Amino acid sequence: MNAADSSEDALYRTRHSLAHVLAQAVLDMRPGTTLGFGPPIADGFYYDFILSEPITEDDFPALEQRMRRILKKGQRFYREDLPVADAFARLDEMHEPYKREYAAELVDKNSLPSLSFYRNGPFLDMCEGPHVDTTRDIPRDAFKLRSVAGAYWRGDADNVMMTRIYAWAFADKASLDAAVSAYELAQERDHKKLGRELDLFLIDDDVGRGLPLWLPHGTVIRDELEKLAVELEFKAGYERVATPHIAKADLYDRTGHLAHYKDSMYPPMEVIEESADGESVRETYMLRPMNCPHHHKIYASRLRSYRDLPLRLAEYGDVYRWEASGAVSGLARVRGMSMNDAHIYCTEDQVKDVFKEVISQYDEAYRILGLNDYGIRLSRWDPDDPKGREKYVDAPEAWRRTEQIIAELLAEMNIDYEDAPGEAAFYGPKIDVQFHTVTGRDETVSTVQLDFAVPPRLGLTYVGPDGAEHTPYCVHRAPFSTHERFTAFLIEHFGGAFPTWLAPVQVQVLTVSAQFGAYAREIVDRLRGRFVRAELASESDTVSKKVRDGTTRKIPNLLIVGEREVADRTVTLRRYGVKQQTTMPLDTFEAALGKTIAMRSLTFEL
RNA sequence: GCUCACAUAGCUCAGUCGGUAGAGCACUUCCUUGGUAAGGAAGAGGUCAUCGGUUCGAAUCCGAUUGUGAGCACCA
Repeated sequence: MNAADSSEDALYRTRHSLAHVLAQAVLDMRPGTTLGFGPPIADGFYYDFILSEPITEDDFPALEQRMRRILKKGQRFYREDLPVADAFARLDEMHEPYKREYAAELVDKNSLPSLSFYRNGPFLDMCEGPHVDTTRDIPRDAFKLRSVAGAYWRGDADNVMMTRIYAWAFADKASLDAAVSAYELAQERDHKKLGRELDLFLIDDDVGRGLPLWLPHGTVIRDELEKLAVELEFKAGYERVATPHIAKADLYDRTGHLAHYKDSMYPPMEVIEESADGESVRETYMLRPMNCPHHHKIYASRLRSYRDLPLRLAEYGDVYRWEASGAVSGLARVRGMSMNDAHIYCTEDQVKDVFKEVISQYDEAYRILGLNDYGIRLSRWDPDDPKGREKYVDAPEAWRRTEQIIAELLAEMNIDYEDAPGEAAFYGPKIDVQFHTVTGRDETVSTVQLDFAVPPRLGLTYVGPDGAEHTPYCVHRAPFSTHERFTAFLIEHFGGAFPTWLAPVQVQVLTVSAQFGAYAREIVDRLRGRFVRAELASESDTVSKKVRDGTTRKIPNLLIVGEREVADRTVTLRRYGVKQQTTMPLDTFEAALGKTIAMRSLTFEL
């Protein structure tokens, strides 16, 4: 074990032991409380309780004080291994039904002969360890209770909801302070906050929860992303289609959406239509939760040959999903969204190449945006999931086969991935790209999915070289996710300071005094004539005020013009976040700006 | 959906013990034409989320509803 490992290990022990100290303090403060789990996590630890009396964040100072007192006491951690029967008896005696339930399962699954307990002071917990030697080994100023939240026992919504207390914990005070201030800084980049400050989007109760209204500045970002996506797709041979936002319920019955996805769909719309013979016919329409059925119908509209494959149909399609009320949040999780969708129909032999082609397009998109903090997840079905038949198409052999194809191609591409059973789409396995957001969450952004289930249900076929009909696979992909989630992610990634090509206002021209307005307006007109989003700052403010406003609005390029600039036909460029300014001929600036935008550069290309 | 918290002007927030609301920014008008992060003055702007209860009297106390936030579950 090297030094880094052992310090990691020490921190793990500290966090784990602090969890026990928290539990001891909570039991002391709220006698009769029942314990759940209390593990260390990335930046600290948590412990789950069923509290005899509620605890709120107002109780944190008192709780922390109790914890510090325990640390000061120097309680020694003792490990004790009990034969299974004794362990069960002890847990019964402790009135810890949840620990008892878990113990039984542990023993059952791993056929354990004994279970370990740790005791420190009056506190006893079934636990694998390891722990510190004594609570005096834990620094008293390097932890901080963070929040109280609900969490289901064993992460299952069918179970009881416990109260979870989260805490930060580090090796020393400096690390704790650094983590807390990093967290507070990240909160400043929250897309909901920046979205309001930068006038990007709006959510209005009269329209509905999770149904954002894109303001002019937000729409610029949306349009620029879409333009980029359309260009990348054009180069890769995608053909664009456009399809309606609703379809008859029967279509979703046939695709399997009603069987597996109904809870995520808005309820049906009933209408009365008149048939050809004058009869009234009830018809049911539904808002679409996915674009694929519509695209499948386009595929099915004519006889396809293997020579046509892969066939790539693309659409930035609007879809609607009835997301759980508690899940809806800003632009990151919405109920109406515009998806960077495409469906690639191909033969089984082509699947790997199609995936590889798609993944290389993802790389290209991420390179342009400067994104590199992400992990790859292979999302599979979970054969052990008792709810498997509700969640997934029941076709074990097809799952096995398609999951293997994806695992193989990931190996061939030397891509490390996290294996995630139970995260598949209902119609097939997928590769999810999990981005780490600056606000500390992991979020699925892009996805590539292999659909073996729906094409046969809708009778999609192609004629193979053998003259017989075969069923194609369908690869669903969405590198830019949805406009909503992707924009939320980018707002936080760039902290609202977008690169010039994406910025809602690319250039703002500020005059030193109104008498230079004619030159400033000439610059704005010239730039706008070249489709640059340029605007003139208010003429009645002071230069300082204009600089401040432009900076607060995170405009990437401020151009200052005064007497000198007018005389020399130059501009003084003040880049966002850059103190040093550059004065250059207007023509030079214009050419450099054109290049910066055309290349979608993250910096300014002089 | 679940647990907890929160809801005052467009935004950020004060509002003490229950006595019918205040600031800064933004907005409008006027003055100021100023070389790098807030020039000055005046004005307008509120059914204190909604509904109900307690009270002589509710932004304030209680309940319900709606919405928002954190987390869980679910997910692009």
